[in-house]
Amino acid sequence: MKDKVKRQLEIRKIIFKGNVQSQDELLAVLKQKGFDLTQATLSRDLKILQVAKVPHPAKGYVYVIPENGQRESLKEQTRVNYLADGFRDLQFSGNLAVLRTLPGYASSIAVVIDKANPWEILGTIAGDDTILIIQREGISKTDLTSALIKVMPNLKSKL
Amino acid sequence: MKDKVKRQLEIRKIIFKGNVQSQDELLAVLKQKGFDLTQATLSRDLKILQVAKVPHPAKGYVYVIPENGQRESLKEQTRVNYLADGFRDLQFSGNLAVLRTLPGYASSIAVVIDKANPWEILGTIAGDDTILIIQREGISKTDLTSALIKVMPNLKSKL
DNA sequence: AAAAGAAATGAATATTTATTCATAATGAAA
DNA sequence: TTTCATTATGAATAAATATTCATTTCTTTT
Repeated sequence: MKDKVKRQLEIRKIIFKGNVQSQDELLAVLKQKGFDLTQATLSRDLKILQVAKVPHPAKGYVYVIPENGQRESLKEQTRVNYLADGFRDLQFSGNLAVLRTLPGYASSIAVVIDKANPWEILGTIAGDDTILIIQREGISKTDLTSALIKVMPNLKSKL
Repeated sequence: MKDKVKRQLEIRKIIFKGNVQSQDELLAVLKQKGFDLTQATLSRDLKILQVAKVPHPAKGYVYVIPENGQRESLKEQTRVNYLADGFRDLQFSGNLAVLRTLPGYASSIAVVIDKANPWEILGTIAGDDTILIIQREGISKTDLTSALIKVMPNLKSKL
């Protein structure tokens, strides 16, 4: 248990230096340092540490520890996409759009929209399963729709 | 030649939505959209686009387009360094660390730490002039210290 | 301390991804 | 247009990585 953490710390350190191209290579380095493990375990460690293998123009491939920013935006993206599951339908009336959701979803989705703050949308008001979207003047249904998709890509398949 | 670019653009779009777990999956989507290619070509495209496969806590693995900007982080850095002025001292007890600050500074500093979300730190609890830091198991004092310095470089001179 | 449960791991293997090697398509130069 | 070079691609394969299944090693509970 303790060993595992120590090993993973070492893995991070090694990768941080940015010169690892494959698990086998990393494995060799670790063995040198006295850690005894197999590729299977290493693969699992890398998964836990969220280490990514990314193509590098010069070096072929490089392992990297994801930046916090990336990790955050990944998490956020997942969350947003997950939220889109709550979507029911979208209807229009004048410069208003009404987005209906599964019960309870409305306010979370509205928050996402508000945060993204698309130019096409002046504001939203959310109840439990309904969001009222006030569109900017002159915006077409299509404009609004694509604005929403931009915020929640998953919506695309549902519109 | 033209086709290749169009295809790669489409690949980016698809990946951006964040729901691709393997090349085969991506391949299927592309075929649906009328692109006709093999996994070999796709692999090469992904290399060119520098698309990375990163472990994702919930989904297993996800493909991502690397982040563009470091930009932003400069302004933030200044603010963070200014905050570091509020630092008083740092002490340890087991897997806990106690960071003391000038009155009023604790929560802002804690926010910075939480946002950076260093791997070494499981979480923080902040009062007015004290932050309790819960370390990950197996982390040494030195490890934690350097993690903090990474978050707030200015601390270095005070530790 | 024994038993039960959970976590960690390796060996073998399945799966996935990168590359090699041959061929075809594209384009430039004569 | 023909020739030569470059680029793109697929089929097959090599290489790399993830997972399954069995076993062992800790933890916790009784």
